[in-house]
Amino acid sequence: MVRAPCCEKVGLKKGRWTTEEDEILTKYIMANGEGSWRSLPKNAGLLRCGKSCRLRWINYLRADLKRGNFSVEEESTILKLHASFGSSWSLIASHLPGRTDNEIKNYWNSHLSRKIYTFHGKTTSKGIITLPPRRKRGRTSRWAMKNKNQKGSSSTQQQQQQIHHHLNNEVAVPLPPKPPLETEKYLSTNIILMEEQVDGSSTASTITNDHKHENTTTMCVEGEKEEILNDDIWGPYVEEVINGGELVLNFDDFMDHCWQEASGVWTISDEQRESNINIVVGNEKVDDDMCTNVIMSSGDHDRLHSSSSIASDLDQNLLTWLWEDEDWEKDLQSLGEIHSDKLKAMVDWFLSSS
DNA sequence: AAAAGATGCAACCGCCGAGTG
DNA sequence: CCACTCGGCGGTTGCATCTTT
Repeated sequence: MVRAPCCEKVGLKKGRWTTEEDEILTKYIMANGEGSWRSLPKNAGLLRCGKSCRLRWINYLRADLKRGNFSVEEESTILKLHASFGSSWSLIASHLPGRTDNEIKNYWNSHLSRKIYTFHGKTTSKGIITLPPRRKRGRTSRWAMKNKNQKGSSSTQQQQQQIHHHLNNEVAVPLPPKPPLETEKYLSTNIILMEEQVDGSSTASTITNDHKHENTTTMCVEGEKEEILNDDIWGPYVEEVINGGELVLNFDDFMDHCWQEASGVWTISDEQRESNINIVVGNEKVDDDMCTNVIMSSGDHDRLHSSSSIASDLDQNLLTWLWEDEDWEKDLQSLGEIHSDKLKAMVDWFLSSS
C-alpha cells in the first residue's frame, strides 16, 4: 500500500524557516500546546508541513534547548552512550538535557565519528581507538575524500555492521571499509612504539607480528627532547619490511592503504608502496602545516629519530595523538582514565593477528 | 582576490511502530 | 485482522560559511 503523505505538500513552503514563521509557530504552541502536528500548520496559518513544524519546534524553538558548543562532559557522555546504544540518537539525547537527537547526530557525524574508528582487518573483539587530527576547513583531506568515494556504496551500512564493543569503557566505533586496492604481500608488519625515558631520551620498541619479538632502540638524547616533542607526532608507526628495505607509514596512511587478509598476511596498496617506499611518512602537524616526512634507509633508526618525532609518556599519553592537538588533555580526562591496558590491548591485538 | 572544496548544521525524506476505528 | 493516521526516528541532503591554495 502506498503511504499517504503526512500532509498535502502542494503549495507548502520548504527550506529554512524565517523569523516570522518561527514567531507564529512559537506563539501557537505556547497558546495551544504541542501535538496535533498534522493540523497545526493550518490552524496556525503556516504554509508548512506538520512534520516540518514539529521538527522546527523540537530542534530549534523549544525553550529548554541548550544552545552552543558541547561541553567535554557532554562529549564524553555521547561517546559512552554511543558505545552502548549505537545510533539511537533519541535515546542518547534523553541523557543529555537540552540537546536534541538531531543536534547530537550532527555533532557525532561532524566531530566525533571522524575522530574514532578502529583498525580495519580486525577480527577479534579487541580494538584500537584512533582519532585522526581534526582538519581545518579547506582543501580535500584524505578522510573526506575517502568518505566521498564511499558514498553510494552503503558505507554507513558497512560501518554499522562493524560496530564493536571494546574493553572496559572504551567506545564502540565503526570500522572503515577495506580500500578497493590491488594487493601485494610483504614479509612482515611492525609497530614501533615511541616512549620517552626519565633521562629525556626516547626509545622505540619494535613489535612484529610475524616474529613476535620486541627490540628497543634509543631514539634521542637529552637536549633534543624539546625539539622532538614539539614535532607533534603521537603514537605508533607501522613499519612494513619489504625485501630488506623498510616502508614506514603513519597510522592514518596505514589505515588508508593497508589491510589484513584472512590469511593474516598484511597487504599494502601498490600506490602507497610506490610513492613511499623507503620514506617515513610522519603525521602532519595540522595547525601550522609542519610535516615530518623523513627519508629513511633500511633499519636506520638514528636517522629516523633525528628528523621524526616521538610520543612521550607511553603509558598515559600514547593515545593522546588520538585527539585534537590543543585539547587532548581535556578530552583525555573527559573519557576517564586511559590506562596502559589500552596500549596492551592494541599490542595484544597486533600480535594475535599474525 | 578568487576559486576550490571542506565543514557544520538545519531541514527533509522515508520508514516504522503504536494507536484507533 | 485490516486500513489508516500520527508521531517519532535515523539517514541523508542542501547550502551558507569558512579555510586553503
